Amino acid sequence: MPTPAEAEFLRLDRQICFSLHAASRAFNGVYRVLLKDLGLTYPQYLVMLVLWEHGELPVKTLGEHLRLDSGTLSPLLKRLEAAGYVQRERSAADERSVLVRLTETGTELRSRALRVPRRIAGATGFELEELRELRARLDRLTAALDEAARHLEE
Amino acid sequence: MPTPAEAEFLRLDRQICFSLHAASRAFNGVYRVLLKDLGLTYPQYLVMLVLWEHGELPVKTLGEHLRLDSGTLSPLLKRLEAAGYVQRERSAADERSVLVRLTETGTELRSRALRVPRRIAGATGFELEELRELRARLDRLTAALDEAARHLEE
DNA sequence: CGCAACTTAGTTGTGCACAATTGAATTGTA
DNA sequence: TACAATTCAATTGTGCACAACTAAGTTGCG
Repeated sequence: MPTPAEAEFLRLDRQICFSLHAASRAFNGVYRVLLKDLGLTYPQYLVMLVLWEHGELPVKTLGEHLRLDSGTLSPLLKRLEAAGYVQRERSAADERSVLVRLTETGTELRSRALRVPRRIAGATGFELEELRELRARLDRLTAALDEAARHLEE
Repeated sequence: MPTPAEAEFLRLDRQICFSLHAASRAFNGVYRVLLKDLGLTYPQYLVMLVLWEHGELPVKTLGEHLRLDSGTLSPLLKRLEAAGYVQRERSAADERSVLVRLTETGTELRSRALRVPRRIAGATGFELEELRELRARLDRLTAALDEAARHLEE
């Protein structure tokens, strides 16, 4: 009794999407260990990276960089504010917008974060070039999936 | 003033881990659309895949297949039970263990899930061979990261 | 100028991920 | 057999992701 093609897909498929899911959580696990000293979670670290690079930003722009919406960012930024790393202030120029900026403590945190990336890269056991290629492939995958999701919703 | 090497890493690193994070969420988005009809979330779908393949399993074993712990699975399985797709019953042979099995409704759901994988594979725009290769690479990445996390914690 | 449409952030609710703890039951060992 | 160690699930608490909705403010058009 041969396994039907669709059922075979069902198994293969689980392994593909599942691998991505697992890799994402595995990354998270390593970051959790490395960021504990800094008092940051991985998504909080991403926010800090963007702020270290770009300085003061409205929440909207921050979300565009990270592909996160305000429902995720609002409470996250409140926690970063409570930790003393950022300040939030409604823009004077456009009162719809809330500006996020680093505090002095938050700015200083950067120097302690500098050692994280190399340790992460080391943890993967991948060469830089291989990481670069993987990233390119994942970005292409993400773009295709986003496109597909848009079409499917209509 | 040249950018220090560590700072350069800081940017590159963000893009690598970030790509993975984004791809995982993008997959989630497509699954959300495709699974809405079945009344399943993506992690619930994973649980159903394992049950369709292996039949009745203790929660512990289910978690090993999916790399999820009981803190995640317990409430998830309660929701699947409330939806009428699974039953939970404490094992008679070993009363520490709770067995999860499909209900008739849950078993029948499989036929409606059969079309999902092909649509997902299509949404990626990747050839089957490319998906296979990506999966292998991600699995290797996950193994390395898990290994690193174990060492770092000590 | 005034109002409708839009933009933006916040809030609320659901669900997943995971750490830490609890409690119950089994197993191994003296 | 009795008890200590282990196993396992559940619970609790924190944080992220996202959808749906609210509220407030701005912009653009008539």
